[in-house]
Amino acid sequence: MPKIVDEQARRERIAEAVWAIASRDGLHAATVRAVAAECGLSTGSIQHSFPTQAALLQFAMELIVSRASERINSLAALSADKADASRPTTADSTAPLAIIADLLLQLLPLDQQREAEARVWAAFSTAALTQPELAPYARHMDSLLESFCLRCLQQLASNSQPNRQEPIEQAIHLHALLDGLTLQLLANPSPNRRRQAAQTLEHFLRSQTGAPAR
Amino acid sequence: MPKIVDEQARRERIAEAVWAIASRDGLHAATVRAVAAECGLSTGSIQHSFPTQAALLQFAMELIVSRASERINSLAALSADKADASRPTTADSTAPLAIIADLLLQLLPLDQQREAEARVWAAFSTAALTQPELAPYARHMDSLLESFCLRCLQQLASNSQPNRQEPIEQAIHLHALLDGLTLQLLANPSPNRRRQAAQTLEHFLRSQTGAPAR
DNA sequence: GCTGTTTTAATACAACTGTATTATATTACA
DNA sequence: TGTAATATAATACAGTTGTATTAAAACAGC
Repeated sequence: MPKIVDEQARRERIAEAVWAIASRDGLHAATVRAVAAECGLSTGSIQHSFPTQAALLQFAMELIVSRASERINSLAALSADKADASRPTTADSTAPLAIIADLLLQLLPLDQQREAEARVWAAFSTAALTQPELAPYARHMDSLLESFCLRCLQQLASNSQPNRQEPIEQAIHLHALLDGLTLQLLANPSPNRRRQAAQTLEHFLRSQTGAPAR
Repeated sequence: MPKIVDEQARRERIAEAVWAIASRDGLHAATVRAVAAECGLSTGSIQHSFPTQAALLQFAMELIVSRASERINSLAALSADKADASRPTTADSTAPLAIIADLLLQLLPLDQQREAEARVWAAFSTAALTQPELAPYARHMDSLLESFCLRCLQQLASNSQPNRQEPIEQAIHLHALLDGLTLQLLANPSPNRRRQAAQTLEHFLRSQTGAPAR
């Protein structure tokens, strides 16, 4: 008898409105009314899907992590395919390096869409520093990224000279590098900086394989 | 005839209250009333020193950059002294590396005070992403850090084997590494992570001097 | 179509915000 | 000490916030 609506899809649509506002104006601007206006609903509908604003923000952050997890997994699967495809033909270690580099470059805010995503993430992870209920999601994302870094580096290490650094240290280094480059690109998203950031990342990967520096 | 008060000192005291609140509860909690309570003044006194809240926040961020600039300069001066002192006695290149490493480690949130400072900085630089009037300060801080990184690396390069990377790229790398490690330590300030972060930084410096990896 | 349930909208309300206004207290100089 | 200029405090006010309440609308099954 009742009106039926896809509650999960509705919640995700609302969460995406939160993202849009957080990216454009900051998380503080994601008031219930602003979110409602952003996705063309009334505040009452928002309240129907989320009992409180805190629950809404928490869900929005949870969904980010979930989406990021999916994307990272699909990236990893994609890279495995490409690596398998390239290995029979070329025997040297440069092909996997280019593949891994392309992969990791997709985590940097080098275009408008990924810049918007990174801005959302910056807003949420800063909020997590002072809102304990959000902190677990930030830590989860951190560990996702770190294990992805580790996997990437292991694929590189499999055909390179003896390691100069423990794999875990390498992964921490790569992870920090990605985060730091992301921050810099958000503060200064000029084409120049984007090119430099990409070069920096590629150079790091090259140095980790023991390949010639330039 | 009037009551005279050190207006500049008063403004700095108020700005420091903003920092305390931003570090503890987030920048959104730095309301005029909260700031007044934090430094034991009335809202009227705050208004006397700052016409609007926006002016207050802008000054607080400006003061951070100014203080950071002073500290970086004093660190650089200190390092120059130590390097001069160590050069006549030891001829190898390891002494400067240790000095530079100690220097850069002081920029990471490895103790409670620097963690608080980093939290404040994270709050402000995130706010700068959506508040154009704050963005110049973030860029200024960025360029300060980057030129400091460059100077540090040049001191290392002066007695090392031929560079494997352009100095500017090296500096970008170091800068991103510092930012990224800082972020990770804020999200997860465990002793373990602190040790790993320090090791990562030291390893990077060693790799840039061409010194043996371990 | 009718009905009962659910979704949506509209409104209300108390708490909090930045800021303006007003009055009081404080102090340097005559 | 008296007074003028300033600093501080107290209060007021309009706007915004989250959320509770209420009424209207929409729709699945009969």
